[in-house]
Order: sequence, then structure tokens, then C-alpha cells
Amino acid sequence: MAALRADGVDPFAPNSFGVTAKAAELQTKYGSLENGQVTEDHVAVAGRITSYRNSGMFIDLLDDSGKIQIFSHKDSVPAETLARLAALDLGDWIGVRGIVRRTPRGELTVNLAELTVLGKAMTPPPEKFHGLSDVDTRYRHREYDLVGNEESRKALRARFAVLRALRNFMDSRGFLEVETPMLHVIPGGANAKPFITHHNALDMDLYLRIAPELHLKRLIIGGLADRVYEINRCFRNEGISTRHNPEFTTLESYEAFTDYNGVMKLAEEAIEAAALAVFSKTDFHFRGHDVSVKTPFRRARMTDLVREATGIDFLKLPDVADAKAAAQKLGIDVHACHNWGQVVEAAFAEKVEDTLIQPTHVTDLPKDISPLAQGHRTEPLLTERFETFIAGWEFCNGFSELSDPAEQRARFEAQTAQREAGDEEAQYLDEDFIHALELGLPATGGLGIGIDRLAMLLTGVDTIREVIAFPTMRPK
RNA sequence: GAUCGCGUAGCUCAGCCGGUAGAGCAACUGACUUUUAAUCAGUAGGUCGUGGGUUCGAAUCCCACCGCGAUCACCA
Repeated sequence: MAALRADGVDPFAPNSFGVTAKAAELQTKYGSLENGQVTEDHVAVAGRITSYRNSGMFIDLLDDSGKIQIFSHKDSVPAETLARLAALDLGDWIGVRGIVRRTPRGELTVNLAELTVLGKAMTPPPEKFHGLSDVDTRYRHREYDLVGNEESRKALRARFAVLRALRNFMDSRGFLEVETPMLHVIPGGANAKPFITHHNALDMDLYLRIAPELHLKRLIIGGLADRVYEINRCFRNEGISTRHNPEFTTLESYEAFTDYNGVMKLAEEAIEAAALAVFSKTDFHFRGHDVSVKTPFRRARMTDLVREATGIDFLKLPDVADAKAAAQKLGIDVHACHNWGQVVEAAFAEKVEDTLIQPTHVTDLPKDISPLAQGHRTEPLLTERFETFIAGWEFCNGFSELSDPAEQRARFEAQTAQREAGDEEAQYLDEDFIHALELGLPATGGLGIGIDRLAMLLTGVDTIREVIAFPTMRPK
């Protein structure tokens, strides 16, 4: 540092450098350049020093595309530039102008002609061979993780590429990307415990949203667009695990003039499109399974899957007490179940969920656990709702949207009763939403996709934190 | 929330049948100019997560706490 300043270089001063080439572009463009061959092509590259050999004669420069070697020889580089090179450390940012060649040993290289110091590392980067492996430090200080670990860079880049791909897909289907409130007066659209915050000027508590659903439907009601979607954060005040982060990202879309059959098609096409756009394939290895996201996905009714797994047809046991008794005989814990639908859901979670490895739309979920979905057109206990399972995990949730305000009020009231019976996650009655429905919601299909889990599936990681840049951590 | 495991130099790790704290990489000084985890010589770097206890003596044994991880529970 002192040496650089003595040399008139302040690495912290404002500066600029016109990059003309990325490392990966050069590796591709000069892929056929033979060992020892020298071009006359001048390029300007910039990045971070990740390796420094032979007193700076060989430097590995890492940019956001990859790595390129920099060569400086005393016969061709001015002495003052060599001295400046000697003052550099691992982790420093530099810009280099020079010509492209391939060394006799086969490494694509830029022969340094001009050096610009663009940034200084005051602490050394993580160990060059092992990288940073302490998971605690990796998540708390993600920048050190990214510097040291190619795998971390790849996983996060892939996650953000998936976001981009999904936006492109939705846009191409004529959906309008919108934003709706993060701060809710009533947390709605899902069954979950919310975070509470406070607005000082209004002197009122607000909730961080658990889902954008109700506001998105209000945009459809208003006729803003026939098709809307939002990709953004939801917040749920629940446990943290390898598959749950308190803030997570969902894609939610609403499409007028379709039902859940159309939504299932949209969901699977969105997943397949993201897979193809980012990874150019549909076969993935995830949680120890080989999974194909090639469309179409299998569809199966939840009660049928439960019947196949247990021999019990819960549709023939519509009474809660009978259903509970039957479930108990299977060893299923039903003490927290307040109604028929929750018993079916418990049986499904216990006996079926883990077996759904290949993508499966589980259809016609019970009305009791689906307060925002249209009743099924032929089965009174069920709704036109589906959840998509892959490798035993839920990835999507969608349904034909309930549009009858009176029915919606009755459903909310059933939820309220459930809350009073001790179910902390039952939904709240939202008068504003019912008032909105009174203006007329067209026949609409809605969809939610868990983006973090989708990124996990496509990148093959088994911890949600690997695909979240800064996962929630307790302060040390 | 429960159980188990982990926490030693900037990073990766060893030491753990109690007896003055170790290595590699990184850093610093020097040598070396066609390297690929460059090499060689030297220097410096630590409240051993925190607090307490047992002991003549604790990184090591015991207890509590903090943080992280795994599994389970919770969780559309």
C-alpha cells in the first residue's frame, strides 16, 4: 500500500478503465490458438488477482466470466510498471491492456503492456486451494465466500438467471409484471405466521406480507391487465431449515379467462422454460433423485393418491370423526386437525408426499384447507386447486380463483372459527378483499411458484441458503 | 423447540489418554523470470467461542451460555 502511494498510485481514488474483453470471451475466441502462438490483437481486461507467481511475472486475473493469465516480462515491461506489479497483492483489482497469445505450455495469456490499479484488498482472500468452507462465515460474509468458491458463484448466478428466465417466459406469455404492497394491514393469501412491524406516523402495526395473492387479484378485478405476475419476496415468521428462509421469493401470476387446468400447463411450461433457458436441459439430480422437468407433468387427485397409498378413500368418509378414526388407524397424528380437509392433508403428507419424485400436479385439494379456491365443479368437499410436487417437495400451488364474494365471506368465517379453535395460521377475514370481489372477478387461474426451491432443484444444492445471497442469520 | 456434532493463526486443519500452542496457504523480508496449488531461505502472527469449575497445572476433563451445522418437530 505504502509502495503504491509512493509510486503515485492511490487504489482507493476514483478511476475508470474501459474493458474490451471478458476472460471467457477470450478463452472461446482464441480456443484454437496454438501453443506458443502470438497474436497482434490488443485487449483490455479487468478483474481480481487470484494467483501471483514468479514475483508477478504470471498473474491469474478473475473477472465475472472466468479467468485469464497475465504475463509481464522484464524485457518487455518498463521497470516502473514491474515495480508497481511487485506492490500488488492477491485480491487486488487491476486493469490490463496488452496483446493475446498462448504460452508454450498452453495457457491463454495477455502480455501486459499497461497496468491500471483499480482497487486494493487490505485483507487477504480465503485460502486459494480449499477456499472458504466454514459455512457460518460463508453465509455471514458472502463476499469472501464468492471470492474463494467457484461453486458459490455458480449457484447464485444460476439463481438470478432463473429469475431472469422466468420473467422472460411470463413476458412472452403476455403477463404484465406488477408490484403490490409488502406492508399489509391484514396478512392474507396464505396460511402462515407473519412478521409484525410498526408505522410511527400512522401509529399502527403492519405485517410484512406472507403472500401477494389478494392484491394481485384486485388488479385483475380492476382490469389493469388480463394477465399479471409479481416476482418478489414473501416473509413468514416460522422456523429456519435447509428448505425454509424467513424471507423467500415467489412468482405469483393471475390469468383471467382460464381455470386450474390452464394454470397447471402454465406452471410446468414455466419450469421447463427456466430449465432450458439457464441449463439447456430438463434432467436434473436433486436430493439424491434423477428428476426430469420435461412437460407434461403427471396429474393425480390428492384423495386418489392417498387411497392408492393407504387403501382409504376419504371421499367416502366425509365426517371428520370417521376420517380421523381411519387416519389414526394408519398411525397418522391427527390431534391438530380441526376438519376433514386437514385429516386428508395429514394423510397425504405422511403417506404420499415423499413418494412423489417426478413432477406431479396433485389436484383437487380439500375445500377446508383452500379458502381462496373455487369449489370443485363435481366434488363438494374439494376445490379446483393443485400443488406441484417434485422430489417430495412442494414447488407450485395454483387454483381456479374463488370469485363469489358471499362464498368467500363464508370461507373466511370458517377460517376465523378455526383460528378461534387454536389454529394460529388460519386466515383473517379481509373485508377489503370481499368488497373487491363484489366488483366482479372474472374466471381466473392463479399460480405460485417457490423460486428458491426451483433454484435449488436446477442447481442441485440441498440447502436453500446456497441460492440466497444473504440468508437470514442470528447475529454472532 | 429437542437430540447429536462442531467452534484452535486471516483461511484450511492437526494437537484433545491434562505438562510452556503446531503445520500448510495467505502476510512481511530476501532470492528466483516461461509459471500452473510456482519454488527456496527467513520473519511475524493465537484472550484455543464466552464464563465458571476440578487440578500444582486445562486447548484437552466437568457445567452453563453464545454461534453454526445435521436430524427431528414446526412449516400449504
